[in-house]
Amino acid sequence: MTLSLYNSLGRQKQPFVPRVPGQVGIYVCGITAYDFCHIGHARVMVSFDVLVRHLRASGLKVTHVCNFTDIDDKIIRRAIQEGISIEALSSRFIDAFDTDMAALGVTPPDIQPKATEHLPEMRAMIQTLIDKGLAYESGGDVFYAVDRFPAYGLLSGKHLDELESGARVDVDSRKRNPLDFVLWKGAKPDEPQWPSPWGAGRPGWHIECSAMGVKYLGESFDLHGGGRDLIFPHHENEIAQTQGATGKPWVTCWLHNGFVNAVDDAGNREKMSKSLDNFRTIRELLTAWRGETIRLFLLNSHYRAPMDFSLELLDGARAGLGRLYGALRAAEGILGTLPEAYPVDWEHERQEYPQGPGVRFRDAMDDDLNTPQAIAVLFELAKGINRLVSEGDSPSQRQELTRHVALLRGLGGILGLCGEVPEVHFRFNPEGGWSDAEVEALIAQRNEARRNRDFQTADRIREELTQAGIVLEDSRDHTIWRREA
RNA sequence: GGCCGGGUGGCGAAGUGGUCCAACGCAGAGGUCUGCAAAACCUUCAUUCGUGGGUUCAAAUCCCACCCCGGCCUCCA
Repeated sequence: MTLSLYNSLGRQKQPFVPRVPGQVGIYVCGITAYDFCHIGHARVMVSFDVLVRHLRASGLKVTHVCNFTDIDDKIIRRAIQEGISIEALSSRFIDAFDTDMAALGVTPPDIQPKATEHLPEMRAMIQTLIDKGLAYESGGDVFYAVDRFPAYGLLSGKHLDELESGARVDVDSRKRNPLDFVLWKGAKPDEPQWPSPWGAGRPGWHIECSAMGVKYLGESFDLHGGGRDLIFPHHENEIAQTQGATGKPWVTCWLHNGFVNAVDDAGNREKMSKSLDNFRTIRELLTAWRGETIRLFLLNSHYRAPMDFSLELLDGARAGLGRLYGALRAAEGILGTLPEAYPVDWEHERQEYPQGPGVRFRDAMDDDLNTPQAIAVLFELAKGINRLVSEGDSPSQRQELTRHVALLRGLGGILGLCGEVPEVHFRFNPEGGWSDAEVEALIAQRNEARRNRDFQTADRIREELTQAGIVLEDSRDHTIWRREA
């Protein structure tokens, strides 16, 4: 089986064939840097991170580009509110983004271009569009003439005439067609501005992705992703701009992930978004849950399906992740150390274990990134590990165990899961409760009491620890523990 | 109004014509193990897949109609 992906352009799954054999270019629309990121942003970044990991694991050389919008109305407004420069504001949130993504285990994109660093490329593309008669100057702004681009509406399935009749678009007398969108905005006093042939101003939002996509990935490339809400008008406009300028088909396959809904106490749900003020920032959640837990939660739904968010659901993900790490920890107890996460040898897996976990995982991922099914394979491996652990430690069992663990870590790595030291997972300390040392001191006391067969004291200490969210597991010769709060 | 995604067990979530297909996880129940626990293992937990019709030897899976949730059509991941 080879990878097939659902292409928003055409609305169907289709086999993915790289334009250049062995190589893939992917552009993902990043964030506008004016606030902290929420789960919805996390979902985009984690989803496409997994796609990139899977492409690489499949042997492809991937160039992953993800931009930052660091100039726009919201940034300007927020910077004025806070009395700081737009650079100061955007760089603060770009740093925050990078920190949050690292916590979620997102591999940094190869290139993270910023809009303000690509003014020449944007101006050049706008000029080309003007020269070709696809854009026009009007009242200090430059607009794209949508009715000059026949394919306009193809991606989003919209028809120009219908759009116009139901238009909620601002009436702007400078536009020839209400749907024309701005490529260059004439300068307003006290706003950041750059010189241009059409007067000082700043770029419109859509042009940056066209210009930077072309610059880093070429006039035609394979994959372009983002949230569903970007299909119209953002991606529609990107296509109009880029193909209008180059005259070539731009992106082969458009990928869009579903929304994260916020659910309120009454059970009502709505799309999580900044304007609705119903979002949870990633960093807020990271105080109580490990990034990997959030990651498992996100990946346990298919990337295109809508999903609900609630804190209770994160607890479920934590328990599930605990099961995976529980198996790894048990294996560590037998093997001494955990085997390295080796890159999975698919050919070997398919030959030796045609129905095995490796093959089933790969097939699930190849089917439009069916991560829930892939995760199910991880859990099957965990069960296998637990069984082997309970069966003893003969050389052949150890060998089998080693293989299982290596596979769990290797496959997990494609999802960005199971790569941590088990103790780090189990000892994650959410709100600065008791320190590890305090916990271990109490455990030592308790074990002393147990040696004296003073079970009353031992149980009292355990009860204390339980109250503090610490769960103990006694084995033959030592006690291990974890935080469960 | 146009277009799009979704409605599967107590919860989350795969599956999109027939093969242990109703996976997997969480929660629950019983058992084994344990000083007691915990973890793990074993067993159990939807004759049923929004509703009503239809097609078929066979449907959660295809067709029609309808209901509900969410979204896009303006900035939005």
